[in-house]
Amino acid sequence: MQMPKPRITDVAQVAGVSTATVSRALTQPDRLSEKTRQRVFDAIRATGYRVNRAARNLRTQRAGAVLVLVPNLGNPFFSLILSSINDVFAANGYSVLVFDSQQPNAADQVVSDYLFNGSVDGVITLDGHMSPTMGETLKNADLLRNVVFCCEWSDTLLLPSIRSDNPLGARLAVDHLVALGHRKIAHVTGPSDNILARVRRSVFEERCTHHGLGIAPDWIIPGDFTLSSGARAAERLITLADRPTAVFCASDEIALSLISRAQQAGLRVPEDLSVVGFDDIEIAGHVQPALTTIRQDRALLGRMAAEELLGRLQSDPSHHAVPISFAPVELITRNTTAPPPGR
Amino acid sequence: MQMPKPRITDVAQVAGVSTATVSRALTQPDRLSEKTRQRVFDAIRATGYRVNRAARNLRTQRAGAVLVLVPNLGNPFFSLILSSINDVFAANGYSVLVFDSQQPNAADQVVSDYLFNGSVDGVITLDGHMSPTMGETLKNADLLRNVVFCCEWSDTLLLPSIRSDNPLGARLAVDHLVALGHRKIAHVTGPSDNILARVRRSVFEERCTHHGLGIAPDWIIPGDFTLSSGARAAERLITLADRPTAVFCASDEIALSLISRAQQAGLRVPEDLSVVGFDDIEIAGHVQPALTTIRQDRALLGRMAAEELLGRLQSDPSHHAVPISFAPVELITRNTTAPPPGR
DNA sequence: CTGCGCGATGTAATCGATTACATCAAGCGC
DNA sequence: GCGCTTGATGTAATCGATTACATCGCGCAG
Repeated sequence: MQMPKPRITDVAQVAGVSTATVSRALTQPDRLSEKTRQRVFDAIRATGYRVNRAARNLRTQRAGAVLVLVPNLGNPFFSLILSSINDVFAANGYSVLVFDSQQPNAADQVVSDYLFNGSVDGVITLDGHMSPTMGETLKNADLLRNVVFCCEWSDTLLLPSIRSDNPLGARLAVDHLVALGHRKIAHVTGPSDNILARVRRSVFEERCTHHGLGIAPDWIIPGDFTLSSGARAAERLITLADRPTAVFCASDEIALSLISRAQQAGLRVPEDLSVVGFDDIEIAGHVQPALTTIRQDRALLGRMAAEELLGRLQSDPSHHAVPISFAPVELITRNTTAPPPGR
Repeated sequence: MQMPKPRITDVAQVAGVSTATVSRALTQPDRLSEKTRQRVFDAIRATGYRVNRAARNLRTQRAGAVLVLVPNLGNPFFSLILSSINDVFAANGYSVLVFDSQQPNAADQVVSDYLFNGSVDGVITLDGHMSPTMGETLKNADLLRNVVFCCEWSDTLLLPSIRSDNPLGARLAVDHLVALGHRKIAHVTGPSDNILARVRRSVFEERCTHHGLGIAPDWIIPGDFTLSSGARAAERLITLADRPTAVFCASDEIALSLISRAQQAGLRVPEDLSVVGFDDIEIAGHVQPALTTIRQDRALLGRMAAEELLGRLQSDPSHHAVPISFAPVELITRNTTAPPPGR
């Protein structure tokens, strides 16, 4: 019933040329005479030929694919980044593989698997967890030059990294609350082993100190970026004897569910409690009250990372610079922040 | 500086066996004697060997990869599905490619590209748009048997399909509102060319008729599943002279932003307006008031689709059944629905 | 007219695995 | 002891493209 797939020799036969010519028509069309080029393309159309990727990849020692490592595919923060990474690579003839790096050590394992066996030419990892020993292994095989961090990064492993200006973001958030008159500010953190969480927290503390604010230990509430951790944080916040009048959340998801839970408990936002998020996910502007937050340009982050990797894949291997690029962040003032009660 | 990647011959040399034996150690270990198998594995460890995927794929005529076509990667509804698809395939040694099928016709093009050139063994498409002519083309190459629809599907192209019980979902939503006493119910639709949108809308109309409710033309408000379309729908709803007391939204994103916009305009939810969504995305339970909605089991949908495709990839080609599986849906009653005002 | 250079095209080696088939040794029944 | 089966392993063809090198023909300078 079904025809066998046409191969390059079939096309060559139909066009009356050699396989070398067909191959050249595909990869370097200007090296052929107008006439034969036409004949080859006609033959390709006639036969319905598609180049076999595995064969091409084997011969050229390239995969034409990249891997994107996502800490949590279910998190809407990442989806838009993924989408713009996808756009850039699709436009350049690359396929995009994704992998969810939920389980610990998966990141390491997956990256090295895919790179070593040649499934992909490069990796963009949105997950900053990569062990130095893995980095060493990759470097020894000269595979490290095709790994780019996006959003997150590793302190111990020096690699190109595209990231938002997190310190600025945290500073904008805290300063905004201080400017409104808040003196008692809480912070709900991300996971303690997460680099973004650490940076945001340390800048939070630094700015509070800078403004002469005390930080009760209770006011640093551990979270993990997720909705449910935001709800839990709200429950702790509510019960505090000396309750903060504002809270800076390490992610929008934390902020949104914290608000919801706080409202359930009878607190009014922003009258009783001001809340600032981080990320500006799409829903943030579509709830009541609309969330004041720090915008990260996710599309830009994805695009920059993709272009950085693309450049490395195409440039000559001696290119050894390790750039760190910062994407701008911006305070988006909406309706979850106001002066503290009694002012 | 860097060693060349070890090949199978290197392993063979170290182990003192032939390449055939090494290959067998990897793919059918029980065909080797205990002793040689050990020797081979030792050699593999010693050399740091990884099989070259391109070579294996070329020889075996398989890709060890599948493609997932996502209508909109930025939409959180899809991310969890993607995640569970990823889990199933990762556990079975397959890679997962994703492609965002935003632009029209991309679906067709991408699916046929990837299948024809052997980049992937199969496709799960979350996008129901596939032209019958493309289906024909694929069928002629016997590639159609490795395509599975998930969530969405095509009316004109008979393919295995994993989907939620959408008619039931829509029925539960409408009946719930009717049971609360609503007689004037609006519906915000998805895109008119979307199969889910069409089903949900038609069941909505059917149930309204069944309950003897009139539907003013104004009460069917076009949307496209997105947040911004929900806000637009709210604006239209607000201005209606004969305003419905309840609205059934084709997606949670529509519902959430509709609520937000309606609240901004001074309407209270659920006192003045009841709202039911569809999907039960994670945030739905983490806003105030929490969204009443129809839950789709996204993880299950993804898993079922992945397992269906996996089965087809592994089963013998004579397997020609075209199953349609329905995942259960469930009404999640939260706080955006109540009896109509004045009751 | 000769020879050289150059552009267009063909020939055949090559990428790195898998696997059909060949070979070999050991075990077994008679 | 012989022939046959069976299990373990080796030899070499093969998958389908790319590309280094060879070849060919043509135009042009000398």
